[in-house]
Amino acid sequence: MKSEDIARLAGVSRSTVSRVINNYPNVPEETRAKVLKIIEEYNYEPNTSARILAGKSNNTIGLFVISISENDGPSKIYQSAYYSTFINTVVDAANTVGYYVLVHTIYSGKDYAKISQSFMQKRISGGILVGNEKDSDAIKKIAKLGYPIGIVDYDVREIEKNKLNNSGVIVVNSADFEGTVEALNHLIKLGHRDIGIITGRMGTYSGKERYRAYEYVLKENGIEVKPEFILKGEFLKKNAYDEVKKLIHSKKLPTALFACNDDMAIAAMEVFMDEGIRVPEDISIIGFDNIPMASHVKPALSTVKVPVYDMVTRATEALINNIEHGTKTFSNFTYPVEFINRDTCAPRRTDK
Amino acid sequence: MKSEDIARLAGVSRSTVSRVINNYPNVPEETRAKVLKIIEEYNYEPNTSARILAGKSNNTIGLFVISISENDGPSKIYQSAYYSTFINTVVDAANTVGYYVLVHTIYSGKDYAKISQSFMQKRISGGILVGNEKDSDAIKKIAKLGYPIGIVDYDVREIEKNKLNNSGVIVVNSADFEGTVEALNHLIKLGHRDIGIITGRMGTYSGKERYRAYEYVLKENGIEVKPEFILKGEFLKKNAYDEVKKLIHSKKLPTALFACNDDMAIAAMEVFMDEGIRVPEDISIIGFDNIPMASHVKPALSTVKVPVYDMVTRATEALINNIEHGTKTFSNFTYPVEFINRDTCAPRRTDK
DNA sequence: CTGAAAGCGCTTACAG
DNA sequence: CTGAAAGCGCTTACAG
Repeated sequence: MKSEDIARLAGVSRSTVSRVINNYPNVPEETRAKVLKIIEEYNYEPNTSARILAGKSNNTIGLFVISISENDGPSKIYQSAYYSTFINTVVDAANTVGYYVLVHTIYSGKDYAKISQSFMQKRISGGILVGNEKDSDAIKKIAKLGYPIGIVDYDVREIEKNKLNNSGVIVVNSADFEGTVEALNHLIKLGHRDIGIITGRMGTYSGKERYRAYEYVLKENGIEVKPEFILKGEFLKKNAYDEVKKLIHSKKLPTALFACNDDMAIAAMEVFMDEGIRVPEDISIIGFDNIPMASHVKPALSTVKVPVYDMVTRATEALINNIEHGTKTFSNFTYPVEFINRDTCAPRRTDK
Repeated sequence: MKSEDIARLAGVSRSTVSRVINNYPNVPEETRAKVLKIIEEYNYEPNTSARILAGKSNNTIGLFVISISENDGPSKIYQSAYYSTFINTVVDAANTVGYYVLVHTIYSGKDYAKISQSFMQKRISGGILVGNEKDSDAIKKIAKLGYPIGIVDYDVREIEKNKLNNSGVIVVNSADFEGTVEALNHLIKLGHRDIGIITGRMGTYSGKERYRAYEYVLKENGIEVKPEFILKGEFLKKNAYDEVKKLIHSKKLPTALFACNDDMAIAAMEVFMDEGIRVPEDISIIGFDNIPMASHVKPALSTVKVPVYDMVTRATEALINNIEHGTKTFSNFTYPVEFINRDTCAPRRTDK
């Protein structure tokens, strides 16, 4: 069944069928009804490729989930509680306004080619990029291509530096610095001065910002940054396990620990509790993200809530807006975060 | 940049360019190299719509995540720990063999139209369906269309009943009945006879099977099925909360509770512990799925492990295989499950 | 081995 | 208001 068949059946030309499908105003109601009836009757749907080739928009965006240097094997990205909501949110936001979403995972440097390819093959009209890139050059290169893209968690200064101001790039971030400051100030107020950190991936903006805030707060309070209290977590549970174990067997423990995400905070809690170190009595812990599990662990994890749903929805909507309006100016959204005080923080013990 | 430009630049015809791109054997190495060089140099990528329209496969499958009667609002499907791994698994399995994945969410009955539309518009060559449908008629109708589809969690008997044996439908299930029997037998062995169940959604195959196994095991052991011990959970945490609270305030508690998924089991644990009822000392609990959180809650949840990754990978691979071979026969895979005994089961107390 | 040509199924100026 | 025709960018028999 093609438009020609519909035309014949309805006693009109292909042009008219096309006009009806595309809601042209200059079709009399009677003709329109006649054509529509045949379309309904035969359940006709126009061929997408033909429409696109003839000039219609493809109404499709790509979602590229970048996950380089994650663990291999069947688990891959699925472990991360953070990314799992991502895809659904993009799909919903896009579907709502009639867009389709092509999802890709990027596990290696050469997979990056998939992004520009998808654009050049005209599969997609825009792209959302999310994830931890080792080599941010790849993203830079893609942005320079000039296609509409939205990047979540990216350093805005890269835009200026690379003269991407007229690129139509959208950057959406959370207030990582401020959130970390708030969390750490809470620990300071409880009397803690030996505060450790489990860092995220330093190649990411959020990872860098959270660490920068850590140094900032400590300095503001006249506290020395001790290398032995800096655990390299890379946002990964496994690393947090290993690092915390090492910490426990070293000579001195901090009285509080800030983890750059909840996954690592929860891993730390488990190690401590297995080793008979009580949370929060012996050590206070704060995470970041507020993943669903955060409120379910015992004790419930104090953390910084990131509005992932809002951020991703905004990125998607702004992207589609840019596509439809051909916008070529950079835009940037930063979402506030919120410290949620649950049960993993206690005043510093004065008896030790 | 189009194939004509490449042809001109390379000093050949569009036909030859096309032959090079499509790896036709009858192109001399020298010509091929010449054309390839220009393609590289100009970063040319053929227009996908044009290729498809000219007869190439679209190499795209659709993933339809059906989530009817779930909660509304921003949370929607994201809550379910079960579906989050689903999408990534399909995308990976498809990407690995050069396929693209178009993801859709289906929240209402009329969204079902998206599935057949995607096929008829030639956007996709196959589809994976997963989720809880209220009205299985929709799936039946789609299967009848004859397009290659893979359904996860579906009653195989529906295939025969609807004469879908020559439809190329793929059904992938887990051994829900057997897994439930194994879990319940464990409770029986521990001496329990007052065993409750928090049911799943009865419109799903897995929900039905797990309940059927419950009735089966009880009858096998001469235990009466008591309506007051059947909690309607619908696979939803929220329902489990409410139902368990109601149960606690009724006159008699079971000594063991089987939940049709981990989400509900964990919700039940929380309610019990909040009310001072100890798990497993006062009540034993078993879940289903083995979501990541199952091993993290305290006490660690005993559950039945479902090989979601394997199931979904298989469904995707089998689907693509059917697409490429034009297979028109029904196929069916059932994956074994495994009871994992953690810390939420204890012998029935004899002192009460 | 290779080019000219038809065709894929649409959309949209163009002319009437 | 409407049809005939060109064109979108490819692929692939066809003929040589």
